[in-house]
Formats: sequence, structure tokens, C-alpha cells
Amino acid sequence: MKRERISDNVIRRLSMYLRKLDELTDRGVERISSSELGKQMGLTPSQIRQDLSCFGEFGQQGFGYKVAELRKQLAKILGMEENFSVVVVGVGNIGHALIQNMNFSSLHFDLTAAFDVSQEKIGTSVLDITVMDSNEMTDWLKVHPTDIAVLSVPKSAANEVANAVAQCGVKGIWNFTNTDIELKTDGVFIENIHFSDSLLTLSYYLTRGKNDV
Amino acid sequence: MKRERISDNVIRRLSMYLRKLDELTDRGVERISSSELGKQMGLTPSQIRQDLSCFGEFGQQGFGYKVAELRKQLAKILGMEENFSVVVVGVGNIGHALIQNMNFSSLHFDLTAAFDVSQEKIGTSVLDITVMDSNEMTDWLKVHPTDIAVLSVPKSAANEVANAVAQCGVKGIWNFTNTDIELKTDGVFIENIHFSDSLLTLSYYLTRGKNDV
DNA sequence: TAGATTGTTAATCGATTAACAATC
DNA sequence: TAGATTGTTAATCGATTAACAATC
Repeated sequence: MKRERISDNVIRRLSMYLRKLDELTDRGVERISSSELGKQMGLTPSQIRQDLSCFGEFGQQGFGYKVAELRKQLAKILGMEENFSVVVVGVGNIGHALIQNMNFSSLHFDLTAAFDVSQEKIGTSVLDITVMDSNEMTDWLKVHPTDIAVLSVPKSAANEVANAVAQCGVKGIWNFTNTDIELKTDGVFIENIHFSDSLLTLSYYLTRGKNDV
Repeated sequence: MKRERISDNVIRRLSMYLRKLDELTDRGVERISSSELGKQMGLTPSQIRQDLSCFGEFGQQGFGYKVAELRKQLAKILGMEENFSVVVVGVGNIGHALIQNMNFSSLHFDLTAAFDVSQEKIGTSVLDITVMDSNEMTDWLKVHPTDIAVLSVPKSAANEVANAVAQCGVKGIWNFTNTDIELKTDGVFIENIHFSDSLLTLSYYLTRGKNDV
């Protein structure tokens, strides 16, 4: 097992492996070789073995990987045994959709609260989460230590809210505001879902496909 | 101007540049050097100049880049002058949120229709889009050539719907189904928004941050 | 045992960074 | 003109692929 810095590329493939292993489990596949896995995922066997070797030795020579075992290891590596607590800040369309659809608990995250500024939304419930007043957020976070904040507020509020939750000890921000956040606090990870970046990337490939191919 | 194959990394930075240039425009900045842009974006000046040089010469020696001019060029490169037509398939929480929030027209995309299987949703409107019956989708697409399909159906329907729209000439799929799509048709681009991959990536960094740093 | 497939080391390939002549 | 900054070529760095001894 190597012990160098692990690149972001490797890390972002881990959850792809996890998804594939879940699919294999559903299909009743109990073991798989790196070459078969590579074929199914469009990766080289070498890359898969390299990626996994960053974290340990999960296979057996001459045999391959046990699907259930590897799945379990990956889940652990990805932090799914940490039971991170999550709050949603901003219950607009996106925040609402995430609460209803994201199924945090199936990934072993613990969705504990949601906040919004709108008087109409405060007090309403989405699934079993009752929306609280954003004014109460920092007080609440101080009493309820929270790992992750889902940021689904308007762009204009992004930086202010992000810094507020970071001040309250939140360690990860899942950012849906379509803007880049500048934090004053160190040691907070930001994971961006920039919808417009993604759509424009698709748009680029469509354009090139049209003109170049 | 080089003319090699342009890497996906470069392409995904283009929309980040665009966003930054919009921000600079808002702040009234009219010109910027690669070194200042790099400082603001956390990139090296070299990388920015390399990236842009894939597409042309947009700067002036000794002067830098005109924000408005570069913004315009990037928008064109990204296909924003193509006025791609878009349909949303699956008006659940996510589909609904995208129709209401995404503001396709501000990016010069033309949202033309939405489809769902649910009798309760068919006939209802979101903004100015009236939800149609999914059964009518292929007929409709044949009459209304469409560039992009937003896929926000349940995982179980992902492959079937994706292949159906591809058959009808759709050239890009924006995939929110949290599963990887296997298309039988060639020449269709798929851009994935895998929420769970993103959340688990954040989770990984939180876990490592806790244990390693 | 022989065959298969791992984990890891070495080789290759590509992406980022640095350097610099060109020039506004 | 002198100073600044580009576009591009060269150097470096890192990621992917290939090869192979170890071993189940």
C-alpha cells in the first residue's frame, strides 16, 4: 500500500466504483476481476488496481475482488461510517428537492434540520424536517454540532451564509449556489455543484460535435 | 493557435472563466491580465494563457484581456450562440426545480417542453411550460427537433428514456438520474450530475480531514 | 500443480508550469 | 521608447498504462 498524496481524480472515482459495486450486488455478482470491472466502467484494469492500492489490498491474487467486501471497504473509505450530520440552508426549489429526493439516510448521512428566511416556509415540513427560521441558524448550530451544510440559498447570500456556518463549526459545504465561495475560515471543504458549468460543458461538446466531427 | 485535441480539463475550465468574467463585468472591471485572473481564480497565469490559446488569440501583448471581448469569445466557444433547444423529461422534484430555477434563457438555451408520466402532473404548468404526457414524447420530438434532453426521471427509467430521446435525434443528455447511462446510439454526449458521487467526495475529504491532518 | 489475477515497479503519456521572444 | 504582458516553446511534474514477480 502506497502512502503518497492521493489525487482528486482517484477520489472522485471511488464513488463511481461504489455505485458500480452496488449495481453488481443487485445483479447477484459476487466476485469480479479488475479487468472485468474495467470493461464495464470504461477504465483500464491497471487504473483500477492502482486506485484501490492507494487504500489497501482488497483483492486476492488469481481470484479478483469479492464484491461485498470491496463495497464495504469503499464505503468506509468514503466516510459512510461516520454518520455525518447535515443541514439544508435555503429551502427553495433545489433545497426542497434535495430534502425530498436525496435520501441522505441511505448513504448514512443524518439530515437534521433545514433553514429558510421566508416566513411562508418557516414552520412547514418537508418529509420529517420542519423548516426553521434562518435567524435561529447560528444559535441552533452551536447547540447541535453539524458536519455538512447544504447551501441552496440565492447567489447573493452565498458568501454570508457560508461564512456563518463555517464559524459555527461546519466542516463541509455542499454548494449549489452557482457561485464560488470565499471562506475566511480554514479547514472547511467546499464541494461545488455548478449546474451552469455542467450545462455549458455539454453545450461545448454539442457545438464541437456539430462543427468539427 | 494550437490545433491539438483539447482536453476535458481545459473545457471544464472555460465555464469557470465565463463565470469569473461575468463577475468582473458586474464589478465594472474592463480589462484583466492573466496573472490577475489567475490570482483571483487560484490558477497559474500560464495555465490560463495555455487554455485560451487552444481557441485563438484573445489578448493584447503588454495590455492583457478586454473583459467584454473575452467574455463574448468564451460564450461563443461554449456554444451559447447556438440557441440549443431543451426539453425536460421527468417533472419530479428535480425536474421541477430545474425548470423554475435554471434560467435556461439567460444562457441562451430554449426550454421548449416538459414531459412526465404522472396523470396528476400532465397538463399542469411550471412557469410557462405545460407538462405533457410522456407517451407523446417521441411523437413530439420527431416534429420538434431538440438538441438537449434533461433527464430527471427515476433511475429505473433512465436507460429506456435516454435511448428513446437519442432515437429521436437528441444530441445531448443532461443526466440527473444518478446512474450511468448506456446508449445504443453513437454521437450523443452525456453530461452527468451525480449528486451522490459529489456528496461522497465531500464526505471523503471530511473523513480524511478528521483522521489525517 | 497450472492458471489467473493481484499489487507494485517501471515506462509512457499528457497536463501544468516556467521561460522567453514577440509586440502592443 | 520602456514596461508590461501576451502566445508559444521547452521543461517539469503527475497521472495513466504496461509489465511482471508474487501468490492465491
